[in-house]
Amino acid sequence: MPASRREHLLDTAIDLFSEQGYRATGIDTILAKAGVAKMTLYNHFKSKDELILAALRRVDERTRAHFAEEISRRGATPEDRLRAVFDDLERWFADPAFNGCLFIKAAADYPDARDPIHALAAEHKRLIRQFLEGLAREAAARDPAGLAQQLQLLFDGATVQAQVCGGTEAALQARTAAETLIQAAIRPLPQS
Amino acid sequence: MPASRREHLLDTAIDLFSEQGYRATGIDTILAKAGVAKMTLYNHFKSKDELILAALRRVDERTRAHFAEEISRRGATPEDRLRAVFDDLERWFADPAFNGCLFIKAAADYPDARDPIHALAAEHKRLIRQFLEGLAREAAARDPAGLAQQLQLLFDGATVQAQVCGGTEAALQARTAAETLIQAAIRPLPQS
DNA sequence: TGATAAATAGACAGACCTGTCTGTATATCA
DNA sequence: TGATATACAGACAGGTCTGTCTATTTATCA
Repeated sequence: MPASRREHLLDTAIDLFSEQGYRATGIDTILAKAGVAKMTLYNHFKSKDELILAALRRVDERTRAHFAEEISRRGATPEDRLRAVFDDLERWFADPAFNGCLFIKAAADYPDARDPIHALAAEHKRLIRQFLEGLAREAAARDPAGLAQQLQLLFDGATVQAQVCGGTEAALQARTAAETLIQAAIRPLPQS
Repeated sequence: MPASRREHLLDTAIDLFSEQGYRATGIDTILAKAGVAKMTLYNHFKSKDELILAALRRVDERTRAHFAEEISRRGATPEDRLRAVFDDLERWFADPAFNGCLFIKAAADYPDARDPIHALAAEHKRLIRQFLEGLAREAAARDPAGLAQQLQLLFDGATVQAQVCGGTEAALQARTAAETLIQAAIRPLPQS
């Protein structure tokens, strides 16, 4: 029934890693939930770490595709597209399956920066920042890289706060703060 | 030689939890580094979870005391005290022992919000926000609670970004963005 | 149909983990 | 000195984890 055992394993793993964490999720738990034999997993992936890496690559691709599509669909002007980044946040936090950012948690579970898992998490954040920088440049921000990083601070901060404290209020404040930062970065300098 | 075995155990545990994570750090590792017998640990703490809770309480108290002292020492005006919150960030990130926020990582390692460890992490974030709200109120912000949360988004976002991507640039952008948000929250409304 | 590939269940080794127990040594204080 | 509390080293039980292996069954496709 599953399109491919490999993809089904990845989706199951993503769910469990998100819910319980990487180290806390045993191989056997993934196998039981997916209804797949152990050797099938080890035929598709060399090790648990390779499974984690493949799962994260999948989430990275999905996330960036979703970003690109949703944002270009919603925002009429480049400025609106920057704002649109924060419009999905509240719905995301309200989703019962929300459990924080998989990449932030990966970097926490594998703290050594040389670990391929940690490195992949860092690369994902870099790609998102790059995407924001493109939007900021189109919107004629004075310092596109700076605005992109500032907005990412709000984005990640909100994600963390929703995960730690629960609730969705962080999304609203992030949206409000983003508006302020965008205005300040695009409009003519206030006093000079 | 150590003042008290209990405190020495806590300090050692904090170092290792910060470096490797909670689940990834075994009791035996803590004991070996602290040079303490296993029964001594279990005489002072009922379980590993109790040790984690005690360690987090210690860090919570230290952090809030440091905040209160450093900020009131540095900032002349209430507005300066809000800024001062972000002045320490860069030094913190540059510290070789920096490994992200212990509370964010605790909430990630113990994702169930009913878990006492997760609950303690959430409470810590709440207390920090409360502290910021007090400063924002003294600074005559229009919406002290809102500004406090916005600044916390920057703070946590920067902490996460420094942990995941390394480097200290997040501190600078957080400082810059904080300035913009403070200005916008305190000065008269720009257009009305 | 028959041959080849893929998936199954489940046992297993070896490592690691938490928490308990024992018996001995050391420190504190009357 | 003697009595009491604390710390010690280290073995141990019972559990979990990853990854390997085997032997059997199910798909696939010519």
